[in-house]
Amino acid sequence: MEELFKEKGLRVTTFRANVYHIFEQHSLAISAGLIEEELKSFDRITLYRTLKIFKEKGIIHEILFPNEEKKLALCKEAGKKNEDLHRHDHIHFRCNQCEETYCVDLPNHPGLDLKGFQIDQLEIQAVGTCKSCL
Amino acid sequence: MEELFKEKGLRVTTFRANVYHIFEQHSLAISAGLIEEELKSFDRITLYRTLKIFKEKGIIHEILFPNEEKKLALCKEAGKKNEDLHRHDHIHFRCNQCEETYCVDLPNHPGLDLKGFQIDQLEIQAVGTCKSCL
DNA sequence: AAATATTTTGCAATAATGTTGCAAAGAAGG
DNA sequence: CCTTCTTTGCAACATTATTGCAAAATATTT
Repeated sequence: MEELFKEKGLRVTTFRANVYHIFEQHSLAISAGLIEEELKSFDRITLYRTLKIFKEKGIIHEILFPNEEKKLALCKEAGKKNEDLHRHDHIHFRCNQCEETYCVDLPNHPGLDLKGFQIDQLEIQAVGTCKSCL
Repeated sequence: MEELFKEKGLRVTTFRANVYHIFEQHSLAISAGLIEEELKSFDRITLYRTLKIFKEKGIIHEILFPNEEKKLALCKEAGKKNEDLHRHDHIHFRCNQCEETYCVDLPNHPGLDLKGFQIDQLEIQAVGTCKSCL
């Protein structure tokens, strides 16, 4: 984690380490509210700023589903240099039952050809029932 | 439009007609802020309530891209009865140049098979450069 | 290990976005 | 036109997020 932060030009502070640690402890995507709950003491402004910087540096990414709370998850690609940080080789899956949000790896990421449009990135989101709930 | 509203159990009011009309005048997805600008006089609370009801009734849908303003667009399928309102046969495309958001019809909507997950709906979002900007 | 340069934090203030309760106004149907 | 039920507009409030600035913490150099 220290390496990752330094690589991104970020100082290694207790606050950031705490926030990062919370992400590591969750395999599923989490909301800002959950992070607030898990931080013993925190300043809300600093938290938002930390999350914003993490997003900008490609350490975490946002996951948005219509009418759902915004979720955040670690970018697994964050550590790899010289790579398009915004290319996700996974899709986002939201379970209707347990209401959890997953990042699911997709080995054969489908391409798409839209006439007249040049596609740089594809974001695929699926809604349904997850493994555990089936 | 009157038929559509009645079909959804909504009363036909001037306010709702005005809002609906703004959507009709825009071929691209629009933000709540733009609607506020185009309504001569309006009550913000009523607008949010109207948008919420339109969403619930499947008249409009939300389009979310990470770190971007929330956009709204008419559901073309809204008038058709006995159909899954949430099935979109189009993808959402955001142009990096003009920053506009498109709903693009996709004749051959790709399927996806995730082991262990049951997928009910797929939302596909693409980012790149649009027809006009190419 | 101390001094310096720079970044980050925490606080105050502010903004944008969205919700709830309630009385008055408006629409629909007889 | 009268009754019923929905919708609107207002006030208040909740959530989410941003900016400026001084103090604190970190990294770097000596």
